[in-house]
Amino acid sequence: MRISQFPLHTLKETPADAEVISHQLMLRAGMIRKVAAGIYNWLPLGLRVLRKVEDIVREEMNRAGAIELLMPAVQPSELWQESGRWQQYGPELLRLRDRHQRDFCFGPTHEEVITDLVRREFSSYRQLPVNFYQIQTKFRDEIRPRFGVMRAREFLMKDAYSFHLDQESLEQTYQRMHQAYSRIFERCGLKFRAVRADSGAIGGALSHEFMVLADSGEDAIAFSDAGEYAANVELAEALAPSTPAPAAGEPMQLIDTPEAKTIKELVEQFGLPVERTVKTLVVTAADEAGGGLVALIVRGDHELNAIKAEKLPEVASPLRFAGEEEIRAAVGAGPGSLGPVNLPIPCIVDRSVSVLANFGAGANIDDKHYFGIHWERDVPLPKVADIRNVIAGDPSPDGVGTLQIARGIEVGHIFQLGEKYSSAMGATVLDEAGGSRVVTMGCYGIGVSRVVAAAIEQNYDERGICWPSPMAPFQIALLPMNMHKSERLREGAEALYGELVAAGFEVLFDDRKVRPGFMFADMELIGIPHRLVLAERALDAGTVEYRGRTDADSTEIARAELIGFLRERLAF
RNA sequence: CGGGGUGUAGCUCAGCCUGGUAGAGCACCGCCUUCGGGAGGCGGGGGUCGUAGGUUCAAAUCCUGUCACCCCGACCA
Repeated sequence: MRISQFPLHTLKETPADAEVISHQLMLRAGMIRKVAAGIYNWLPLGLRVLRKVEDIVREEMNRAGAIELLMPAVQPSELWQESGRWQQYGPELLRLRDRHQRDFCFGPTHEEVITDLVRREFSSYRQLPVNFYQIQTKFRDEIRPRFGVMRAREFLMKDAYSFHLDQESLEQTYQRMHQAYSRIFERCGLKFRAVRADSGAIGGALSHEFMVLADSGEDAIAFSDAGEYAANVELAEALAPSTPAPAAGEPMQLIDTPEAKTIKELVEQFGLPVERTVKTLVVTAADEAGGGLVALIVRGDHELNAIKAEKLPEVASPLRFAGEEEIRAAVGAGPGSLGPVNLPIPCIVDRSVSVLANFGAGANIDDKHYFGIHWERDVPLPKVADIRNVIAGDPSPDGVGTLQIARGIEVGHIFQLGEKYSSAMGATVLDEAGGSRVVTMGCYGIGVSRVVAAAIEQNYDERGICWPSPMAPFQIALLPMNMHKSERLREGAEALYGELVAAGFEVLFDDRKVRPGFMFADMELIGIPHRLVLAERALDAGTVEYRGRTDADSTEIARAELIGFLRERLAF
C-alpha cells in the first residue's frame, strides 16, 4: 500500500478526552475517531488491525469445530420476554420500537436468538453437539463508556453458543474452547492468563476469563507462583494462615485512642502490628436474615471482597455500607471505634480473623479500643467465612505455592451455562430412548475490538504502538529518504516495493514528499513492526537498512539477501 | 444515575475574572529555501465562541435553561 493512496491521519498532539494509553495512541495513529460516547468510526488503518484479530479468531474457531453463522443485531422483545431478561436486563439493554409500536432491542448478546434458532432447527440428539459462532457488532448501553474502544457501548464481539445432550459433552466442548482461546491469544502475540471467574449475571456454573496482562487493567488476578491455580481476585479463595492460634497471654485491656480512627493511625500511634488489628465494616443485612445491620470483620491489612460478602445469606445483595448515623443508632459508637467485643449486631469474621489472638479492635465506645483480645476467652467466636480479597503472599487455595497478584484486561470469557436458557425457552431434543430432553448450553465470548486496545496497553513505548507482528496493520514500512530528489532512488524504491509485495509481504510504502523524521515518527506511532530505509548511500553499497520496531539499532542487509532475511524475521 | 469538570478553527489551548465586535501553536492551501528524527520564511483559507433565552447601547465574556463530552463511583467482551 502506498501512503499516497491510503488515508493516514496521524495526530501530533494527544486529544484531550483520551485517558488511557491505548485510547490516546489509537486516536493519534488515526485508527479510530469518536462519533458519540462509546461509539467509534474505525478508520482504514484501525480496521486492518481489527480484521487481523478477527481472522485469527475465525481460523481458530473453525479449527475447534465451531460453525459460523450471523444473527441479527436487532432482536424482537418476545424472545427476551421468554427468557425473562426483558425485565431483568435493565437500562443497559438498548430498547427500540418500530413503526408498528413493536418492541425490539439492539442485541447486547445472543443467547435468546440462538436458543430460538436451535429449538426450531434441532430435534434429535444425533444432531448434537453443535457449536455456533458469529463475529458481530453488539451494543450495551453502559452507564459510563470510557477508555475508547476498551469499554465502548458499540463493540465487535465474537460470541459462540454450544448445545449438548449432557454435561459430559458440554465439558468436552468447554475444554476445546479453552484451548482455542489460548491459541487465539498466543497467535495474537499477547501475554495472557486464563483464570477462574465468577459467572456473574449470565448464570451457569463453571467459567473462565482470559486476561491480557497489563498494569492498566481493570481486573486483578491471583495466580500461584508454583502451580496451575489462577483466578480473578473477585473469586479467589482466601485461606486462613495455617499457624495455630497462640495461647492466651496478656489480659484484654480497654485503651483510650482518641486520635486513632483508622487502622493506619492505630498502628502508627500504638505500635501494634497491622496483622493484629481488625477492621469492622457495617453493611445492610438481608431481609431473610431479619434485616437491620450486620458487621463484617477483616484483618487490618486485608480488604473486604464485596462479591463474596454478597453471597452470604446474612448479607443484603447488592452490598450496601451503612452510614454513620445508622451505625451510631445500632451500635452506639462511630465507625472508627467498632469491634467484635460487646457488639450489639450480628457479626461475621473472615477466616484470617478467626485465627488471631492478642489482637486490637474498636471497643464500640467512641475513642476507645480493646487490645489483647482472645477469641472465646474475651468474646465468643462468631460465624467465620471467606470474605476478603486474597493478597500477594497468601497460600494458593490448591495448596501449591503462594499467590501473586497481577492486573489484567478481560478479553474473553467462557461459561458453562447449563439449562438456564434452554429450559426457559423450551429447547429440547429427543434422546435415544425417544424421550424429550432439555439441551444444556455453553457460551464463549471474545471482545474483538477490545483485544486491539488491550494489545496496545501491553505493547507501546514513548514513540507509539509496538504491534505484535500478527496484529500489525502492515508488516513492513518502506521508507525512501528524499525520493523526490533522486530519480535513481525512486526507481530503486519502486523496484523494492514491487519485489516485497510479490513476495507476499504487507508493505506500507511511504511515497509522500515528507522529511525523513516525519516518516520515522509516523511509522513508529502506528507501530509497523519492521522498517526498511532506502537511501542513495545504501543504494550504492547494495544494502538496505533494517530495523525492528523495538530494536535498539538498525542493521545493513545486503539487497540480494533481503527477501530471505525478512521471510525469516517475519515468520510467525 | 449521583458527585466534579469542560464546551472558542480539524487538533492542543489562550481570551472570560474586569463586556467594546476573536487569537496562538500544530494541521490545511500556494511559493521559496531546507532534507537521516515530527524544518524555516513569506502569503492564504477556515470559527454566527455547544445551544436557546435573558440583562445591556454593546455579550465568547454576566445571568437562566438546555444539550454534549470528560473524570470519580456500581456493570461487563
